[in-house]
Amino acid sequence: MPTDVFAVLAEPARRRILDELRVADRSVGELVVALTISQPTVSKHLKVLRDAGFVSARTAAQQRIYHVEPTQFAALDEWLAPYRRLWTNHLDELARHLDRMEQ
Amino acid sequence: MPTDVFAVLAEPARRRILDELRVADRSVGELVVALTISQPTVSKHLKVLRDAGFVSARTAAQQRIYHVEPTQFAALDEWLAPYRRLWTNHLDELARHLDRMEQ
DNA sequence: GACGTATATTCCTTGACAGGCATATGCCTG
DNA sequence: CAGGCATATGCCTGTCAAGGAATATACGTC
Repeated sequence: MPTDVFAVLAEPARRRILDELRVADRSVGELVVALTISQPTVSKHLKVLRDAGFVSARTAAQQRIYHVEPTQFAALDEWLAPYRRLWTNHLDELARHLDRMEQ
Repeated sequence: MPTDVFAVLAEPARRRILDELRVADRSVGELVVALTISQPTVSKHLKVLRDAGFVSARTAAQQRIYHVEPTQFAALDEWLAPYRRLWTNHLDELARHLDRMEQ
């Protein structure tokens, strides 16, 4: 996890790329068409996403087909996990609260 | 959700603040001590977190006690949801793969 | 091997944002 | 109401990253 996961996702264009790739693998050209962003800009964002481990690419002739790499999303999920308790598992929250009170 | 959730979390100092507040509510001064960041900087980050709905504060004499507000974390979780399938499927595939190898 | 397509990279400019410092505001105590 | 503490805000500057335009690289085709 060299690059900051959140910094990478902070860019809206990159999230749009991920949303697109989540549905299906895409070539750079397809992303350019789908997102109406210039090709160099898309390539640069893809580089950032690649370096951060969010996507990877396979070569098919002149094209590069990108696909989502789940690992970094799992990392984000892990970061979120301790906060998840705050809004989902109210019983856990209550239990911890009672634990504190018992001491 | 006026401000971008990811942009807010992109700042490491803000995540440290949230990690601190997740454990327990804290006054600004306590955060300054705990994180070794200047008071104005902490206050500015808290303002960003407040405006984005990540935290809120109650007034206690001269102090302001901050606490985590779960809503935005839930929003983040919702964003993550469709991607979650990606890596749970991935784990399933890995499991099947290992099953095959065992035979 | 020249050419066309697909993608990556470089250079440059511009805008946003973080941090330091100084200062303002709010609140309590004597 | 003066003075001190806790927090917020304003100003300034440096940094960094995004986007546009031009160009480089890789690959296939004729």
